[in-house]
Amino acid sequence: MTISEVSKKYNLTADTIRYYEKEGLIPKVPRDKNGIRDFDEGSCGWIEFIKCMRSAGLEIETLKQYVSLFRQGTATVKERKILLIEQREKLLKKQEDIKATLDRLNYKIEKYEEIEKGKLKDFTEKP
Amino acid sequence: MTISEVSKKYNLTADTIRYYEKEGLIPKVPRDKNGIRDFDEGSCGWIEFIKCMRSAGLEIETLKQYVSLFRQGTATVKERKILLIEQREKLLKKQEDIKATLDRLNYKIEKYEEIEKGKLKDFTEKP
DNA sequence: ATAGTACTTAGAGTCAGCTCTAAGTCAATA
DNA sequence: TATTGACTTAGAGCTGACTCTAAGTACTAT
Repeated sequence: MTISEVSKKYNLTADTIRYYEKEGLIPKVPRDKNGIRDFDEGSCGWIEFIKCMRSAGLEIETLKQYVSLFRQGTATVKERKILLIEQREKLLKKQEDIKATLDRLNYKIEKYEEIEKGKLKDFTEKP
Repeated sequence: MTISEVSKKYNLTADTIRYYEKEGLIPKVPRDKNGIRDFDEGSCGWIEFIKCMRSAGLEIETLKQYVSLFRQGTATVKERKILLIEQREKLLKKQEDIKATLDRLNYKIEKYEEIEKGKLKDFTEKP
């Protein structure tokens, strides 16, 4: 698979994929005799994984570290687990922030609806 | 309330608060005779609101727009509602991304636990 | 064989969102 | 009165995560 095919498949720019490889977020991608990347299943799996993690906001630096541990083999299982647990904590925190904000947005949207329907003519405006 | 008090209260740096005011994320803060900011309840309310929205990832530009509409009065209620609904959509999408990533992290953490306990000695490693 | 297209690299540029610096004002304390 | 410390400003600098540029190579189609 060429980079442009992978780019379409995962909806990432070729630049981003090259950047991820350069930074070590994904292991080195195999090349053909001309030095052109030829993505196999393994490479695609990594890209899919990184895309998922990035979509939730995990940092490049963290993912780089994870890949690095991964490549050092089973001896790093414990460390990897710790890293993933840390990231889970962060995501749980983020989830709560989003939940709180969604509650607030819902409340405000409802209020605005009431104003539009004329139910709340003298709404005291607050942020 | 001085900027440093507000800074402590909301755990934001004074620089960030000044930046928010300069950018128009919060309405102009009242000043004393020496030009020093004296935050009232209104200002604090805005800061709290912006902090909540930012914690969920709403963009500066979007919040700036919201504040601008807000300051134009009740004529902009409809537009404000549309803006907030858009942001709610974005947050719901983000929530899903995080949920998917959390599922994946939980699965991997569990696998790593099994390896540690010796249940899974020949774990085929994949990202 | 010439043009077009897809790839390659190193490195520069961009953007959001702060964060810091420098130079200055003012009020309170030693 | 001198200094300390909290504030002020404009604007420069930083970080993370891309995104783009320039210059070059290789295969394909006319």
